[in-house]
Amino acid sequence: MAKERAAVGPCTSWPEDSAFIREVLDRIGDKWTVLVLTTLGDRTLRYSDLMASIPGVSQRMLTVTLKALERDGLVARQAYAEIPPRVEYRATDLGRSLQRAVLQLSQWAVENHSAVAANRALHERVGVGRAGVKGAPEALAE
Amino acid sequence: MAKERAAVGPCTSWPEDSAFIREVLDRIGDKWTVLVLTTLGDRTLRYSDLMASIPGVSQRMLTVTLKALERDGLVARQAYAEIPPRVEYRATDLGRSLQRAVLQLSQWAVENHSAVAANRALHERVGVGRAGVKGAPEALAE
DNA sequence: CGGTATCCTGAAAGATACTG
DNA sequence: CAGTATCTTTCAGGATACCG
Repeated sequence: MAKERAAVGPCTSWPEDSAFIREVLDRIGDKWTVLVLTTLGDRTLRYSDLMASIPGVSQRMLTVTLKALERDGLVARQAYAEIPPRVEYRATDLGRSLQRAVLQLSQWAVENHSAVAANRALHERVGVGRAGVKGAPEALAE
Repeated sequence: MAKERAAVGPCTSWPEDSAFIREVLDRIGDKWTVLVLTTLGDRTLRYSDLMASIPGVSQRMLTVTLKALERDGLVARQAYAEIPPRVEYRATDLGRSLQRAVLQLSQWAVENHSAVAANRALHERVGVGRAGVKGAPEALAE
């Protein structure tokens, strides 16, 4: 009765979810979000701590990243009216749950980067010119 | 003996790993990689299947994405010298392991998008003007 | 059918300077 | 100390046209 498989379609997730996934990927895909989040860990750090702990980040990008994280409820900002000012950041429960999800990816990266590098090297050696059309299937490196 | 904690530093991963993590994030952070990978699933699909199954993707971006995935050994490409030509793609074992890691993130997205949306709405209502410095800590929404 | 080759634009992010 | 305000560069990705 039901059509076998109308238009192939994604298999692990539904179309209506992909928007949510895109949102998350847009956030963690940027250059600093994951670094800020993992640097934060379960600690409470000040702005200047984050600056010092994240090599290469500019004031602008750290601020932009923190604001985005705060907006999404992933980090909490606590400002104290002192002189000189003090502002502390920490991951919220939501933020820590994202940390854990990202950790899976980090572990994948650490475990598999050498395999990826090997495949890259392989593709450079065989080159685009060699990459091949054959009459019979050739077993590709896997 | 050991210094207590020299410069705060990341807590969940080591600096030397962050480069690998960035590589992965750069790949899956782009617009189409995850979509291609999850669409592929454990099936074997042709180029035109992927085009049809991924709404909005252009030939150029599909090709670019597939080439990058192939280069990294995440998908295998199989071309048949027929007329008209036929090219099939499938995720490698490495690619499927990445699918599983990404799945964690997808689940996080599905489970928590409403919480994120709520926090966003909250921050819009209180506005930048209200977001506040106080003498005593105010409990931020968490 | 399964791609390449160009051109072009908007958004991300680096550099730099200034401020409550 | 903890930001904001601009300016500039870079480049991912879309549009379009063509090819084996």
